[in-house]
Amino acid sequence: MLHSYHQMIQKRLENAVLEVFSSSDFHKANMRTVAKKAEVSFSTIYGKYDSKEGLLLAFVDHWMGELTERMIDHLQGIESLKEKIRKVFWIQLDYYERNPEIGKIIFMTLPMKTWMDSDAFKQNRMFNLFLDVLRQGQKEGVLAPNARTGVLLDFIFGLVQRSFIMWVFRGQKENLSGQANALFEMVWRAISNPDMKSEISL
Amino acid sequence: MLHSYHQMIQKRLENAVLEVFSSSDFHKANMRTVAKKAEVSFSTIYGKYDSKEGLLLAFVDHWMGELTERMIDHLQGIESLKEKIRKVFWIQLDYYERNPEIGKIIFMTLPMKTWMDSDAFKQNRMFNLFLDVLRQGQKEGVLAPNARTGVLLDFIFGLVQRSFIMWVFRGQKENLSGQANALFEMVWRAISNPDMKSEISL
Amino acid sequence: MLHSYHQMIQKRLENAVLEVFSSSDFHKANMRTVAKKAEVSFSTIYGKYDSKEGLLLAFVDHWMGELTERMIDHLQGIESLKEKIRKVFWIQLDYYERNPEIGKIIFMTLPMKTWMDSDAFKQNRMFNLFLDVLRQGQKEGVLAPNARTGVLLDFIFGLVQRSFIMWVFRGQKENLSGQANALFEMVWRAISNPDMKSEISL
Amino acid sequence: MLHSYHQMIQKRLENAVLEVFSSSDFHKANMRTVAKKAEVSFSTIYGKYDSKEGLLLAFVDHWMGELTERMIDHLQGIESLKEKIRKVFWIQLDYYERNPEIGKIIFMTLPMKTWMDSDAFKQNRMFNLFLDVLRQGQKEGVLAPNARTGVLLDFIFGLVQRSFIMWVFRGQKENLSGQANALFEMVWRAISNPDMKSEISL
DNA sequence: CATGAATGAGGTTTCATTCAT
DNA sequence: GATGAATGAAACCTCATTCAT
Repeated sequence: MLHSYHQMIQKRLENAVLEVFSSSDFHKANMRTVAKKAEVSFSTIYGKYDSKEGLLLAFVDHWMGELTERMIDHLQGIESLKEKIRKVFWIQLDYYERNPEIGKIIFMTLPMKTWMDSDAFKQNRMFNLFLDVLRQGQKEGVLAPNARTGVLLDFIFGLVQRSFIMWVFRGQKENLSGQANALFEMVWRAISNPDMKSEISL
Repeated sequence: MLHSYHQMIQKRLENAVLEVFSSSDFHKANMRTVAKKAEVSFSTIYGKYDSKEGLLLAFVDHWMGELTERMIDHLQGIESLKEKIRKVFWIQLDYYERNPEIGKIIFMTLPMKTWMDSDAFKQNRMFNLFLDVLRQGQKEGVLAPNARTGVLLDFIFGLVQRSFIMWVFRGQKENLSGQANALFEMVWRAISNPDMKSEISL
Repeated sequence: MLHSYHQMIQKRLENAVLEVFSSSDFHKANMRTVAKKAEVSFSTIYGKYDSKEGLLLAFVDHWMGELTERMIDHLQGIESLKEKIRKVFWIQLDYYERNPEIGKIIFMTLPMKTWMDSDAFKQNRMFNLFLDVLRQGQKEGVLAPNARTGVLLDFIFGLVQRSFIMWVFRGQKENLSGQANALFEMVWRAISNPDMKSEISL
Repeated sequence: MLHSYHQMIQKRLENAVLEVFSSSDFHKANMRTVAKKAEVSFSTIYGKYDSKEGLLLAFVDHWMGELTERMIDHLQGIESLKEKIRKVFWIQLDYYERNPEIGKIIFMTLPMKTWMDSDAFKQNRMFNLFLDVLRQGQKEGVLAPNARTGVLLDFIFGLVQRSFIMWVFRGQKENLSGQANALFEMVWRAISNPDMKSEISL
């Protein structure tokens, strides 16, 4: 309540950022347009954020946090590792399908280098959370034990990103999260421990 | 011979573009710096290319062509579909490892939206070439027959991109193409027809 | 007071324009130099004015307005038509002598064609003001009644321009407005009604 | 004959210069257009002339020479000083009326400062020729003896320039040289020795 | 803080002029 | 020399960012 005014501005800014940065490449996105759409003045923006980059990165960080929360929430009560991973996979496709602007920003317009250099990227809770799951799977022998854990993650995230981008490229017509299961089964074949095939298929 | 001067300019420009665009995000890359590094005048660049974007996209197109040539060349004389795909996988990791600037540009600094909107992207020979290989594999029953062919491609290219980016993130220390085989075996498990497992492993 | 900052910029710009455009031909005058001398940023100039031409024309218009004000002011309370015209003649020589940069700009560096095409030229209050005086003189029979009124004006303005230019050419050493009377007496002989000579000389 | 090729190029260049520089202010006139219209290459132009300015000044000098020749020619056999001056006045209006492009260039688009700084301007034969006539008139007592001779010249040339410019401004509709006599009679009243009025009118 | 003007940087364009062929 | 590309300078334009009010 106390911060309602502040929060309203944040909300308006978020919408403006979503709209502007998802529809143009970063260098074509225009701060004046952001300010206008958010009905906020320059000094308000520059009072809270360093720069155009800072503004976008802050929201990206926020959205990643949101997605992580959702992931943690959904993983509760799932025991099977396979199901956990399936869930993680589905959650992402579902999130980006319902928030295509966020997907476009994260996978298509964010200036990568700056993002990778930022602490937000390095301390990405989602990756660490997920790495833990994968590591556990390797320890249990369910996942390919010889691969560097990061590789397993690369399989999953690489496919999520690529799937999203191509979905956009094809015009966002199909149901993206609906493909999650089929895609996941492929991923699972890739990352699961081949020597335990029989067990897993049980 | 006839075009030696022109070619020299192209070469110098290419090097400058590689250097400048691989080390900064697109919006931070500076055309004046490109001109200076290439020892080419500003107007020469704008005489040949529309814009900053046009310059970068033209070279990206050129590099993709180069990679495609290399791919076609290497696929000659390989019969086994599995070996073909293994090769395609390896060729890419090898190319980007030996030309990390190109990888950085393609996977990290290129303004995606504009690229995807360009004809160059839509008519990407490499993708079409590879889609043909995959389609053939599906017809022969070696690859998962029910998946949309594009999905198989997404699987492979998603992993290439992600592997490259993470390799850069980790400091480009390891041998990237050296991981090709291990990665490929996982990919293969993912995309090959599960019902033909035994045959394939022969 | 309210606009002090804006006015200060205008003043600094005016001085820079005077200095730069009076000392080089238009095509050699440099906008960067103008900006630097005015201690105003480049974009501020282009925010206020269309172009190099627009900048110069705006100030020319301003100066012409200033000269016109001065003329109107000085004509107050003079009854004799001859004295009015003498005054108009003197005012101009005096103004350009005291503002030689303005004279140089108007008579020597202004791109004529563009100026003549501009509304400012067509609606030049000074000419219209003066044409009225001359018309009245013709009606009263004091001035040559058969000549197109514009011709009388051409005598005066032609001589003012030519006198100024030659004064500059000779090094601006003599006293220009001091010649006003002698010059005017010639002009007067040219434009006054020859049939009324005796009366006029009274 | 020997120089026929050279002369043809000169002629084509002259026409191109006339067309291009009379229809735009100097800074808008385009060397590429000049070269194209003259069907001449850049190096041909720059082989013969320093620069854009040099090119224009050379032709201006040429045209002034032409006008001077014509003037000398026409003055032959005229004894009366009044008639000489009338002729000089008429010749100019006639020349510029028949060559309005030249008039526009000389009076409207030539960068004045550079022209005045050039030797061509300082050694202008036409002015010197005419100054001699005027000086003689003063010696004979026919022209106002107290005025600096230059002033008489300024009177005449000022009016020629102003008349031409205004003629252009009004759309070049009337007959310019046809006004020469009326204008001259006014000029004559201005510059002739008032004390000798009766004699002169004889 | 809000507002909108000013700033500075750098993208883009247009030449005059020079240079390689 | 002719030609057309390359050069360099400077006009012009569009922002991100800062600053005066």
